[in-house]
Amino acid sequence: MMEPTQVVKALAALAQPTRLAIYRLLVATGPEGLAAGQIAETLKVSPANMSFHFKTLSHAGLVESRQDGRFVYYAANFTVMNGMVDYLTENCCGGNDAVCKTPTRKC
Amino acid sequence: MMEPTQVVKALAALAQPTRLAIYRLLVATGPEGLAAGQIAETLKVSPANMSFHFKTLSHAGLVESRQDGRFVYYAANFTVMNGMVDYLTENCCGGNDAVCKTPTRKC
DNA sequence: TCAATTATTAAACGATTATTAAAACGTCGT
DNA sequence: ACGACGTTTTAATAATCGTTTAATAATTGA
Repeated sequence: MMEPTQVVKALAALAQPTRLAIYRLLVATGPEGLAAGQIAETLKVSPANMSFHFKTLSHAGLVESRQDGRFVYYAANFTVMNGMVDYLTENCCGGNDAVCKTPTRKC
Repeated sequence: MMEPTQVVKALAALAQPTRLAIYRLLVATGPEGLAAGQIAETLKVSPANMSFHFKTLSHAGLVESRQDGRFVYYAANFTVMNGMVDYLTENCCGGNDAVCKTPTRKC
């Protein structure tokens, strides 16, 4: 189970329109990731602002980066995403599934 | 699918240690909820501070309240919780489940 | 109605955050 | 080594957030 402080950090990182958009784009993209500039162009964000938000997402463990030539590729960390969700729903309704009657989730 | 602004609001509401603890307590409790004072005592939070955080959680749609005599009972809204999770994981890995290889979730 | 209990509101302070513009850093092709 | 490109850092500003204290509302029982 994740540490509460890490969960708070991850939630705070996603609680911002630009970062949420970045993250969703990376989640939909998958492990191969996208170059910083591609994301900046897609979301119409300045490079400086982009770096600022990447740093927050990285520090929260939600994304990881790898350098490829002049490009820096960012990709979502799915382990942390799922850890965050599990933390939120832990012991939901005291463990009585029937109460929540919500569908199961893929990914 | 939830609106981005509502998702941001919900994430921001949970991105705070006290509110995250409140919310988890309510998620584990289930629909019957808990009285404000009970939660304040359990989490060692002042009543004023408690009200402040309840307001944030309510405004984000994450909890709902009902008055019973002098007590106000708060309960988690599971629909919003699941909507938030679905928003984050939408079209994960371009819809290719195998890539994320994460377990499905109950609740 | 009075006093006690439960919860909310309002004002004030310090701390954190998002954005912009400018400068700096690394990498590549020539 | 040089210039161009992609990205990051720094500094400065305005805006937002969490906590405390004190005052206010609403409900109950004597």
